[in-house]
Amino acid sequence: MAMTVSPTEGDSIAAALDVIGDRWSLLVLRGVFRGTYRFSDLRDELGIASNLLTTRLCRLVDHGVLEKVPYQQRPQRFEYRLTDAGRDLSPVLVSLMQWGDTHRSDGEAPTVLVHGECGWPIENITRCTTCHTSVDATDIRKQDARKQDML
Amino acid sequence: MAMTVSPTEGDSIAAALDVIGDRWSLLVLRGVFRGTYRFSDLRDELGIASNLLTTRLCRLVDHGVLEKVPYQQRPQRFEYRLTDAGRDLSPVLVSLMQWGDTHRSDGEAPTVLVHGECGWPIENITRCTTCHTSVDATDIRKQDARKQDML
DNA sequence: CAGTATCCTCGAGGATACTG
DNA sequence: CAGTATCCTCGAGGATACTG
Repeated sequence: MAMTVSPTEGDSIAAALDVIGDRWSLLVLRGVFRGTYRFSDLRDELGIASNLLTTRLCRLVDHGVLEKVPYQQRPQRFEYRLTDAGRDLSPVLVSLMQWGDTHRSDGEAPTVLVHGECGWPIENITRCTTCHTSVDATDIRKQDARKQDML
Repeated sequence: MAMTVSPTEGDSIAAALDVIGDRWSLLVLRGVFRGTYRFSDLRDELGIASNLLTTRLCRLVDHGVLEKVPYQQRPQRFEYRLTDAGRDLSPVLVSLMQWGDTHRSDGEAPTVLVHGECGWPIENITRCTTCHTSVDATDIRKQDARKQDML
């Protein structure tokens, strides 16, 4: 029985990349995470062409990671805010940043992110929900899969 | 005093995207994480054109996330294995997968990754190194930065 | 200010044939 | 098997001028 199969069928990573896997989307999102919500501010901060910024923002809104929130009437103006789904991308940004800091920093001081509430550094870890130990990449398996089937 | 500034200067996320921010590199890496180490296996599994796979593998080796390991002489053949830097990309893949599972799954059962040692599910979290509580994206700050400066 | 409208370029991606 | 060599296409990205 034939099924309609999308290119990203059963592939969460490819599906995620379909949303934020281009050259700009993740950088636009990082801008919003940093607190830049408006078109011209994002454009100036990122140095992205305005037509490209338009298409990225539309796509991100369409995919439900950003939403337009009016901040002024007459003329009506919107800013772009993270949705819950957008906020859930935070681990992706944090892990990418930590990797870049560790392996691409060229001796520069790494970015230190801190927990706003208590001011101490944060870290992104993959851990076991039960034994709570940090899990190494080589010790991750798919449930009910053979040894080498992971991710 | 003028300095030579690369486009990704002081920007770990852009620097990381420079290595794995194209359409294929991360999927190639996922293949290797899954245990597919050889050229033709990766090509068949991913459906990538062979010339593209060649350039991706070379780039990933050049950037130090994969390394060639001989597995046969006469003719000499190599497989591609993760370096430590490559293995450190695991949180990026895990967080992307979890996001895709949560927000792009279309009702499909999410991929469950388990800790090989004990068999229980794993999770990727961002937490405070001190109070060890899970930190929400909206409560992340850059050290010594104003409220809205994060990531 | 927040876009839209045009036009252009270049290179990533892809198909395919070939090779030690 | 693990690539290399060619050739091609298309669209992402970019520059720029314009607009309500």
